[in-house]
Amino acid sequence: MHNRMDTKQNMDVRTLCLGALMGGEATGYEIRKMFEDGTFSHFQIASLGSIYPALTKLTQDGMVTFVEREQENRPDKKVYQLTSEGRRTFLRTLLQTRPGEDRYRSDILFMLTFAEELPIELTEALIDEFAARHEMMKFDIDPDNPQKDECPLAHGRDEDGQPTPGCRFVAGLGQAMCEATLKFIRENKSGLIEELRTRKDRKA
Amino acid sequence: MHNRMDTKQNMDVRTLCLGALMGGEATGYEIRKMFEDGTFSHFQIASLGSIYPALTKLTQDGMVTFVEREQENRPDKKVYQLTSEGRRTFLRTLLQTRPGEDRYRSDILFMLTFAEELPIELTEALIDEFAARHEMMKFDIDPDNPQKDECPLAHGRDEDGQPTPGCRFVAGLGQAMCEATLKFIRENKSGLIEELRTRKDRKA
DNA sequence: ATCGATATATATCGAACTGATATAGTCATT
DNA sequence: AATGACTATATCAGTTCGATATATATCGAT
Repeated sequence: MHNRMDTKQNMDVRTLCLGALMGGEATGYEIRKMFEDGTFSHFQIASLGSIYPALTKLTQDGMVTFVEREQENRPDKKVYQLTSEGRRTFLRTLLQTRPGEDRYRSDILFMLTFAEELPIELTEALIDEFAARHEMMKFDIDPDNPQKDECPLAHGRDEDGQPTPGCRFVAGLGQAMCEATLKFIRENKSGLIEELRTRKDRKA
Repeated sequence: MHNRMDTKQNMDVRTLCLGALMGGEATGYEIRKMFEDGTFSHFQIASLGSIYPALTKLTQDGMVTFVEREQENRPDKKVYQLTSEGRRTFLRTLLQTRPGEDRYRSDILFMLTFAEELPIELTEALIDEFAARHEMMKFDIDPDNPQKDECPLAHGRDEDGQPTPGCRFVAGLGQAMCEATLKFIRENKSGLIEELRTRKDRKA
């Protein structure tokens, strides 16, 4: 866990796992869910293929420990927990790190860039799909979403079970972005479709 | 270039390069700039380390051709151009592809999630940095931005040199997202900082 | 004048990560 | 009884990133 203050790299999966465990114990499977559906889902990604090796490495380095927990009617779990060393290292990393660039990747927006070369129905479908995904995301982000209360994955809760201010802020920002996206689509979709139609007519 | 209709993968660099060349000829270096600063910068990424091998592969597959162009006071260029096969393949890919999930990655938002564990000055600095980056991005995205007229990289222009409707739509969406982000920060930053301060006082 | 930084331009490579797959059991639906 | 979905860990091939090397030129600062 060396210093990366100088680089432009994004946080590696080991650091992300430490962060995920700041909210309490969790299995590798549960950590993935935090990035897939949970607290971190709209602004960080990590797959199982990187999480499990990361947890192994972190165990070797003394950053986390685990206990194997037998379950009825379920495969055994390895429940991981931060060591005080791990906690210290994570917070030190946050203090020392120049945060990497934000990166947003969207196949749909890339494809829409070529709208003029596509059938208009496809363009419409792409925009609708984009809107649907953001509608879903807006819903998923909500920290007060009743769904989330059931699962133990939601990190960033204080003693009262309330989301911490930081989490609330980040969630609110995510929702604002989703809403802006949806608003833009409501206001501009039909205009784009019309323009594409006129252009196609002019060509023909 | 096989069918990936069934998978959830994002577009590979080869496909992105074909798309970049839809706007006309370009060198590998120029393609990277499209993803770094140019048209695609806010929603796709590709690095030189993947672009050059991709162009080599595309040449082997007959999707692109290149001419070596000598330059005065500059290293030689390899100027790539789509073949009709490449153009057809790209458009077929767009038609056949189920677009991969959008993915947004932000170290800053991840860090802000732990605001309670950080010094308040760092939290403030992170938010300011986030705002500054989005301010910059909002400016960079503008397809009518005078800066862009100089460089030949801006794809998605029709015969009149005007951005195509698709590009305009995607750019507008990007700007709307930036604006929403900035608005949210304006309206919520001081509230967060205050809340963090009160909590810290209560602990002490 | 020379130094360091930045820009143009291509190429390569180790390290990291993704997505797929394997294994294995449960549960609900068809 | 079969298919698919969920819990759970593990591994690996293929892809991509970030760093670095090489070579040349410009430009501001010392």
